[in-house]
Amino acid sequence: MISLEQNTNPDPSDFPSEIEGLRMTKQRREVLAVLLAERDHPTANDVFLRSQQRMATISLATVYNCLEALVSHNLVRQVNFERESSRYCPNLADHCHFQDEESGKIHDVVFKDGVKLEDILVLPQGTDINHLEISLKGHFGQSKNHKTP
Amino acid sequence: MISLEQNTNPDPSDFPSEIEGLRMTKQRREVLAVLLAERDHPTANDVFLRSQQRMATISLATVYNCLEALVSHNLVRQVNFERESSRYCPNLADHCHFQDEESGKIHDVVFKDGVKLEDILVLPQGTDINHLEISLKGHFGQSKNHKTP
DNA sequence: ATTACGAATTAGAATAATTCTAAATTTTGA
DNA sequence: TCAAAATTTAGAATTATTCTAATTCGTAAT
Repeated sequence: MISLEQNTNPDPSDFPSEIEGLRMTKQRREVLAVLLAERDHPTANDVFLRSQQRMATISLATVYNCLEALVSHNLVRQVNFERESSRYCPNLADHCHFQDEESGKIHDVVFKDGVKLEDILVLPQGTDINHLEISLKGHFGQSKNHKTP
Repeated sequence: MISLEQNTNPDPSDFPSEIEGLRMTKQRREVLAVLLAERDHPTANDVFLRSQQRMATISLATVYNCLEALVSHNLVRQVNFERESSRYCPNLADHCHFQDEESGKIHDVVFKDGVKLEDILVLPQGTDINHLEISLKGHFGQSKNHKTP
């Protein structure tokens, strides 16, 4: 299987014709490539503007359609902060998001090793979680081992 | 200090004239009373409809204004699920939210005793969290000790 | 190749939650 | 009591997203 890694600046035409049961059209390839190219968290409109640079004819509606297709096939995650417009993230590893209030930039935050949600929340037994979103806001600290791309 | 507890069905006129530095106008009292009266998580429009029953002249714009005033003075919390319309919650205790996908209803979920966020996330040192939102979705289980109001 | 079919794309209109504006009203405090 | 400030109000404006209907594309069968 092709690796959908970030910061790889992939050539969209290298993607296979189908991923996770989703037919990879020209536009979907382009949108996915845009998301993989940078590890920021662009809005649909940001993605549209970037996609346009390589594919002048793509429309905003198509970008919305592609994003929704990619999200529903678990190739991309949708990220929400309060009522701000949705952002998109190709990092599929278990993580959550921190928004630095100074810059507005969003950073991926991972859980410490071995932490599971059921370990920290009081949920009635039998509860089945399909979807989880953790959004943090505040001031970002600087640390030697945290990479700011 | 007056106790702003839920399910108390308070008489809005019992609220003091100022809470947490916020002048309690007639409309703000009404909106706060609506939120305290039930432990569901109404949208702005729900709050508007309920407020109207006791105060026929209140406007939707005012409800939005009041909610924003109450939220910014930490008398009420704003709750977001993806891009759905915001909901409001008068429970100020540390907790997060679970939406049952069958009913759409939102339930408060608390952390297990002694769990702190810094304990479970890998954050660069010096990071200062001002705001945290955890939203879960899935199927609600039934448990003997979980109260469904 | 050509054709036919379903899927995807497109432009633009529609929607809906929220915010804004400006006028009217209420409250405060001198 | 009066002026200034704050709040409320109705309705217009905004904006992210979704919808609609027409067109185009891709594929696979003839």
